[in-house]
Amino acid sequence: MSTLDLNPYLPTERVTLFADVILPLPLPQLFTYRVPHDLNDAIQPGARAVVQFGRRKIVTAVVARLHETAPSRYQAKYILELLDDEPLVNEHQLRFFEWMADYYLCAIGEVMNAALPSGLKISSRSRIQLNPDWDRSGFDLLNEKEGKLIELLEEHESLTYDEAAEKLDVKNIYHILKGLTALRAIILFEELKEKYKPRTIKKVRLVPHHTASEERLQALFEQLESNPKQISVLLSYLQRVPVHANPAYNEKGIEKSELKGTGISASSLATLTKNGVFEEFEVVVSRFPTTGKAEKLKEVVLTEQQTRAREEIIRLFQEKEVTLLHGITGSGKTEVYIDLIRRALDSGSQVLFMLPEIALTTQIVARLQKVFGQEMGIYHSKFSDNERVEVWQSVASGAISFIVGVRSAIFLPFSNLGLIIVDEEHETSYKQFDPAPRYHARDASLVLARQHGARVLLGSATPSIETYHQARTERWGLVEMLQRYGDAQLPEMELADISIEKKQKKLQNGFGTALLDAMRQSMTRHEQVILFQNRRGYSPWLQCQECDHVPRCRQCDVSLTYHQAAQELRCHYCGYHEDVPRTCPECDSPKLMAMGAGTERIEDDLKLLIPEIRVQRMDLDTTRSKNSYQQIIGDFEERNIDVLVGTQMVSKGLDFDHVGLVGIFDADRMLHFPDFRAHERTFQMITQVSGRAGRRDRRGRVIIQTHKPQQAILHKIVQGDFLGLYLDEIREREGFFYPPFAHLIRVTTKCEERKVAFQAATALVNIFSRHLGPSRVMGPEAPVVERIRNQYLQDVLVKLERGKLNLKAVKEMIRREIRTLETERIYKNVRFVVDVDPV
DNA sequence: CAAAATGGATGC
DNA sequence: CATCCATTTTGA
Repeated sequence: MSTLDLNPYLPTERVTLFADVILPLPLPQLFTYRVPHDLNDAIQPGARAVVQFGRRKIVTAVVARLHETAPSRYQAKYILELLDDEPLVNEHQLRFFEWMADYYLCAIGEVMNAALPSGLKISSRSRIQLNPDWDRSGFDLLNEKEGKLIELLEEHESLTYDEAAEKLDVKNIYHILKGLTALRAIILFEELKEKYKPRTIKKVRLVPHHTASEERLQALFEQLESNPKQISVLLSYLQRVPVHANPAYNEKGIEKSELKGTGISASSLATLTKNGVFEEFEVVVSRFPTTGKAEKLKEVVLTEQQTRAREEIIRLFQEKEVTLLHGITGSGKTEVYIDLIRRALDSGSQVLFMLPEIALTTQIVARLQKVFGQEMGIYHSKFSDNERVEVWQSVASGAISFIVGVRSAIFLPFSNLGLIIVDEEHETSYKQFDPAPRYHARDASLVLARQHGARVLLGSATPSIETYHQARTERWGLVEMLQRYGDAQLPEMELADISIEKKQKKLQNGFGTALLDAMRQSMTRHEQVILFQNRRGYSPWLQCQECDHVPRCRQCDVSLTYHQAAQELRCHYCGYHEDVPRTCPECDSPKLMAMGAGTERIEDDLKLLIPEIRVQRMDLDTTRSKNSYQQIIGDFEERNIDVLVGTQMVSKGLDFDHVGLVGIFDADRMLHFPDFRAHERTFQMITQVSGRAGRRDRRGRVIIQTHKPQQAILHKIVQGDFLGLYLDEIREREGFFYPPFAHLIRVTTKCEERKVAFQAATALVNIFSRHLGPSRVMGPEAPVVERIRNQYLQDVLVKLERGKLNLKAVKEMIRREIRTLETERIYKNVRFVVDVDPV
């Protein structure tokens, strides 16, 4: 100390640092805390700090910046604890968080919440506990609710506020707690939620004393002479850990379970440990298998088309930040990806490969893993939190440079990205709906790439209109691969007009003759079939044949879907479910009929129509458990299944060798969806699922059932005329000012009272119109489902044509005006949800 | 009248 | 978002 004080180069006065931190809450601003002097040297922006927020809440914050300016209007609280010596969130990320909060009109805390795996966040929850020192004789003085709470606490060790409020059936528990705290009958405390726990294994080794020399080891044997079982433990250990060959081996020891697995006596081992012969210790291990090295690669040999694509991409990367690889299904995009990933990794930079949620468990990941093995990390929502923390850490430490992941992988702590690949870039699962930040990972990846000076490759067989537009107009690069790999031909697509059969009542449960015949033909040829219907459950609604009553959800404005297997009526919006009524709840008639068809019904009907057929369904309901998805895919691959009936799930990332036929059960439903992207979506979905038909030597067949075969869009689909679709769409969108010609910002008002939701939306329309002119503001308009979870919804859509406006200023205006409305009394129960670039 | 519910401000 | 205080409402 004193010697340091004499150093003339060190300042004699200590500086007081303040940290502006990001709190994991939807609050618009940063909060300033005071840094304890002893943390001055260690604290850095990006590190996590534990702080007290409010009177009792303890939360993990991330330091956004450090400075020496004491806040003038309040006394800053001290940071309680610093969790990281090295920044957990690097500078790229902090900037990225800020950009995202700005662009998507949300709080930076919300971005942080989405970014950090919860294992890296500590937050506290208030709990109530009985004060053990409390004298129970005071019990009689308590009122009824207070007494009841005490009794509850005598049964349960502790309760959260919510639990207590629920059990006491009161809305505001606070007064009761306040009274009881004053009497010192209860204690309120903060429970820290568990954070990341490394996985450890138990190992044993000899106490080093015994391995110091041959003699000592010999002495040990003599010492144990009279205990043959203990000797055998020792021998077993030495057999596996050749200490005599090299005493250093002892240090690493052996897994306790492995030693036990050799058939030795567990109790003898325990005794030896107790007597100081063996010692136990723990080591931290990764949750990811360290074995299973990558197959030593046969060099990936690219076809001519693939080589050309790769060369073009590399050339385009020189001048363009973004390139679109438009490659039809089966053209072999993956090989091109692999080649580019390899190059990027070899040049020392990091690579992020993004996939839509649903495709991640599939073949492409297996393929990449085969090639990259341990070099590759996977980031996926089905991973446990601990696993995600480990991926985070290995990216941060540089142990892993290549990540395959879903949209949230964009938040990993990359420091040196060279390449981002967004596969199936048109997929809507890249957009987060709820909660905020409602970001689009494809769009955000462009910003991230720019920060790192990285390149972005977007890949798709059916690019989104927006992306294709950027490429066609040469803002981005465009590389096309329009031939299928090898000799494989594109499937033969045909439209099956079912309107006539419908009129003649010849439809068999929605199956037209064409589709049924084709399926039967496939059976005789021993080819498999995929049947696509984008609607799960048995039937989307029940209807009474006497009075036309349709059971609806109490909380949402939708009919309840009939799930036969579960024997339930379910709401697909709020999760509400009830038993299937035997008779009509209105008129008591038993004639409740299942209307429309979901995957479950199609599966059922098929079994009746073609009795010998083996059908399996693949949708959310059949893939809930952890391995069921893989199981179904596996069964299909092994041809234990003839027909796979499914929702979108069957269209993603699967390659099967024996699918001869793909059936689109109902194309009209998709086309008539009230959304400006309905045609685009239908094209994408049908093309994607059609890509599963026909491989190798045999040309596949696709049958699209429709009531209106004359629709132009259907012909584009049949001809695979993506350019035609693009040109049609782009004309339409230019005319009506839709993306890519305009930016959309949708504000949804939510309120229990329909009228208030409408009023609030109307107010927004008026205000926005005043700022932007009425032509840029649309609504209020009720969304397709007007009420969800008892909240009425109204949409306001702001359209901002490209180029002419200062987007940032407009967004600021929107933020400000919403804030103003939120503070108005009449709108106190209204929630305003902003969605920038809604999909 | 006290207890309970509601409203609204505030957090550093 | 959670908390907490002020205020109004409720009800025995």
